[in-house]
Amino acid sequence: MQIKNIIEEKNLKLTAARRELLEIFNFEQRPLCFEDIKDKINMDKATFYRNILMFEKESIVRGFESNDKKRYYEIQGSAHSHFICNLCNDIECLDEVRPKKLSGYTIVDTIYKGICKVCNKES
Amino acid sequence: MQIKNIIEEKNLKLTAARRELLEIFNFEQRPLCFEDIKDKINMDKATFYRNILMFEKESIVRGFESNDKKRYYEIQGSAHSHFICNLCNDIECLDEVRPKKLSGYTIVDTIYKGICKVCNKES
DNA sequence: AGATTCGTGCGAGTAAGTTGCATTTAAGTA
DNA sequence: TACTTAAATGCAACTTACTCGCACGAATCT
Ligand SMILES: [Mn+2]
Ligand SMILES: [Mn+2]
Ligand SMILES: [Zn+2]
Ligand SMILES: [Zn+2]
Repeated sequence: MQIKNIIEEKNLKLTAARRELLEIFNFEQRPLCFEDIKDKINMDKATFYRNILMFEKESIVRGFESNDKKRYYEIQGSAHSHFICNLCNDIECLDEVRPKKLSGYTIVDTIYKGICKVCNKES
Repeated sequence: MQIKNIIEEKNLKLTAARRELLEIFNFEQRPLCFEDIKDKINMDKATFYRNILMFEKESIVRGFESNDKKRYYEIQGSAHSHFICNLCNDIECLDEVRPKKLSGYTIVDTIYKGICKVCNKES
């Protein structure tokens, strides 16, 4: 979907900062934190976090905390779970669609933590 | 298991601080962060975090990051997964034993995020 | 007792994220 | 196209969950 459409669909102003952010998240299609992209973007960190907050509220991106105390954000696409390595802190998107059900709960995200393929081989 | 045994099994010194921590974690049997217990314990936060680090290294407790940017620690018992509510930040232990397998990966922990029973009723 | 080792308290430092405020800008209206 | 205004931005100060260096203290060994 076009970035312009994403923004207009939610009745948000299309600013340079928002376009920049959505272009990166749309291209990368993986979870990124502020540190990952701060050198590629042309805005203050306050602007980054305020826009991300808005994107999360509007369900344009989704975020989660990783082991490194940073929050990672990813554009909303098809539902999938994530694997976070306890050793190298790498985050992987798993293609698995989670049919997991828990009565009374709404499961939005599933995160597996453990040791990734690379780190498993090295040990 | 007795606290004294847990410590001696790992060849650690049983200090007052360590006994205090393990007594609380053993009694509570749920994930706790520093803030949760700081008023119940008699040690500096540096001592708390240094001992927790040791406990994690020795697989006496296990920790994970929650939505509130705090790390929660829980004594190692039977394997189970956790649910973290995106609205009230409550953490629940799920009795489910994870049968989940992923080739090449070692899954140590599973965290579900979403909306808990209480918050689901309120909305 | 003296020496070595490990644990602890204290205070300062770190870093991700947040907030208040003055200024700028997108976008609707004339 | 100029005018208007609410919303977005940059900057700097702030918050907070840890982390680290260091001096002191307690246990253990000889
Ligand atoms: Mn993903
Ligand atoms: Mn638990
Ligand atoms: Zn890894
Ligand atoms: Zn809840």
